[in-house]
Amino acid sequence: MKRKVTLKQIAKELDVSISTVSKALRNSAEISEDTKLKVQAFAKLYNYRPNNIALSLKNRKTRTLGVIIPEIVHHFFSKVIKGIEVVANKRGYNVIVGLSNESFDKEVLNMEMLANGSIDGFILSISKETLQNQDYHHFTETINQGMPIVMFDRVVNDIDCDKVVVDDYSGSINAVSHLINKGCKNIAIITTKDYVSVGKLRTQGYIQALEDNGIQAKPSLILKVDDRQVSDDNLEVLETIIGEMFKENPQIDGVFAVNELYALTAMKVARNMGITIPEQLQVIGFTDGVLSKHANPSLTAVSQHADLIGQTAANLLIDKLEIEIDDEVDESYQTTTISTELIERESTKS
Amino acid sequence: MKRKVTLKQIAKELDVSISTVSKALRNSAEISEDTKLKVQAFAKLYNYRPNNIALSLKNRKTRTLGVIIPEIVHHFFSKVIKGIEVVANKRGYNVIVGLSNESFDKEVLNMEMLANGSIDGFILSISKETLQNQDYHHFTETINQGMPIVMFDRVVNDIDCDKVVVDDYSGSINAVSHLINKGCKNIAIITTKDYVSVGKLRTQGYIQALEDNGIQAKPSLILKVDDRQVSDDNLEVLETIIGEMFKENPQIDGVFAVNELYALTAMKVARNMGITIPEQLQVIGFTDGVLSKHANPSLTAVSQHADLIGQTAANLLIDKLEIEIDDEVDESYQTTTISTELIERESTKS
DNA sequence: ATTCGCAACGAAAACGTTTTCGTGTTGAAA
DNA sequence: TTTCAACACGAAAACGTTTTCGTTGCGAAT
Repeated sequence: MKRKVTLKQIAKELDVSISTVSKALRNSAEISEDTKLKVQAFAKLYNYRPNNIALSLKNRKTRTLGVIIPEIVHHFFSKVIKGIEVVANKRGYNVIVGLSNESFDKEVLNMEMLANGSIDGFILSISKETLQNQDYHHFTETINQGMPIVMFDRVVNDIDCDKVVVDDYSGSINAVSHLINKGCKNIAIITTKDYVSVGKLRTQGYIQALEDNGIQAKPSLILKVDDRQVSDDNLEVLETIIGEMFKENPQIDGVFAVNELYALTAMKVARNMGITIPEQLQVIGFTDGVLSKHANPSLTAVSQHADLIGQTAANLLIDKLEIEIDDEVDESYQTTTISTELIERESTKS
Repeated sequence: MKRKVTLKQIAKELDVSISTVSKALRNSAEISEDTKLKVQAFAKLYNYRPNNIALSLKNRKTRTLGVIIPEIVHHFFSKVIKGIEVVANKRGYNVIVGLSNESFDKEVLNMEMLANGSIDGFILSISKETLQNQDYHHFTETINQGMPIVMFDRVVNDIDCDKVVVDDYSGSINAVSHLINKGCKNIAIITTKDYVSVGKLRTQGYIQALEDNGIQAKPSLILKVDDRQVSDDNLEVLETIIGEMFKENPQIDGVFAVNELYALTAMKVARNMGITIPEQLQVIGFTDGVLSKHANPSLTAVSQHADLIGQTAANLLIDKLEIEIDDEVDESYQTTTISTELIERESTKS
């Protein structure tokens, strides 16, 4: 077993000083050609690579980004990570991933674990519990210590940092308008409780789109699901309440769901009730994931361009990191909005 | 902005030496109670946390695992990562993720980027290109440098390291036997080219199950898809060749697909040809992802317990890291097999 | 009065780099 | 012969820890 070779070992072996080796490898003009060649050849032979940790300590930069997300087994988040990874890699950064699992404590713990020198900055999406608690001290403290944060998707206005968001509002307006254009007269929305910012925005977009078309939103057609009761493994509750809404409001001819799962569940319930899609009922879901594409019928969806969100966030963070010379924190923050795109499939009329 | 406080600053502030501060914080008996209390109070006030990088350099351990996977936007891999994360977190480790994107070069690059001190060991699944090239020098070199590797799912026998694999062979036997038990007489398999080890094993399991039941495998019913031509965005080719197989072999009454996508595509093609599922055709897919559960009809699938794979791999790696005292490499390697489970759903008869 | 032991603390090395600043040697100019 | 610049290299500090090994001062034992 050959351990990794260090400058010190090379120096000893070639009978020169550590400084000489370091300079020779960096092609410094201070060192004679002879010595350079000798050192470089030796380093190549023993496959010398500078130790990242030592470099990090010296430069007080790790060239590593910390990413904290609520969940990784999720098409949207994994796509964001991929976007981050691609950009980070291209720009010479590594990515450490931490999962909050939608828990406030784990979010705080994860951030503390990484903030002590392991990373240069954070990219994160806030956990549901944190959003409910409205306790953001860990974000402000991190920022106060000079560590930049970029938030994406689930953001909060109270915090001064760069943000990358989806235009949930206008995306929803587009989707609902599309349903109206395709002839829907009674459109229901399946959404989440308001503390999830994106759910709230999407609901507002839904209402606005109706109003724009001279339709009054009816409370009976707004289904706010408590997503603490509904998980991927427990869809019966969801099916039941959707079924009830359909029964009590047989005039429903369009459904706008704020995520894939709600949309697919609505289609399933409708199918079981003998309602045909898209003839009798048209459905659109927010979030374009694998389910939408491969559902039967396939689901018309509002694509969020998750990979672009990740890329944008990573570029924002790295830009900020590399601009900050001499510990001068750049105090200007920007919010980038990534526009959505309606992908038409079989669940709406063509 | 308060920068992170260091031992040196505390020492200066309290007019003691750095060593005294360090010992006081670690509750050393060498230090008087008075000094300890003074130092600890000050540290708490200024929220002192030891710098991870400095610790890593000193201890020559980073308490960080490197994970290299071919793709993250993939239910199986993201679930494995989640399993790794949970265990790593519980045992005080961080996780750096690198994506090979199925490319040999990116796999090598990513590993080199991390192997220079950033991490203590690797957990990885080999990229398709590497499997084709059969060039494994980067693995052996890493191991030779004393950095342990744990491979999962896509492994290769040539390399001496711990491995976590799925029992692809017996899982496939189970699945195909199930089809036979449910009355299938002519079972087709949709699989990948043989260089992907798991595809090969699953195909072998299929053949074995047929033989066990006195059935001779027919080449015309073995469809080997070139997955370089088929992506999530380009399923037409796949649909065409599956359709051709169905037309040329109308006696087919069962399909075993080595992944979800192939299974769903087979169901789609069948549906378009007016074949009913599960009455006329029963389908089972390997890999239990979101698609299987939410497909219509939902897909009977062979679950791989991806999270368990991740947990097992992480535990194996950390065990090895923490056993290796005094640079003594533990040369005993084990291969853990995670058994599969058949999840019955609507695509097979009950 | 001398020695001993102990309590409490500090100096310094080490981890692996980079970089600044010094230092010795050489050859040429004065 | 002296002076001086240029050249080639080394020593040391710094990044933030931990830990080993001194080094004090002091009360007690001899």
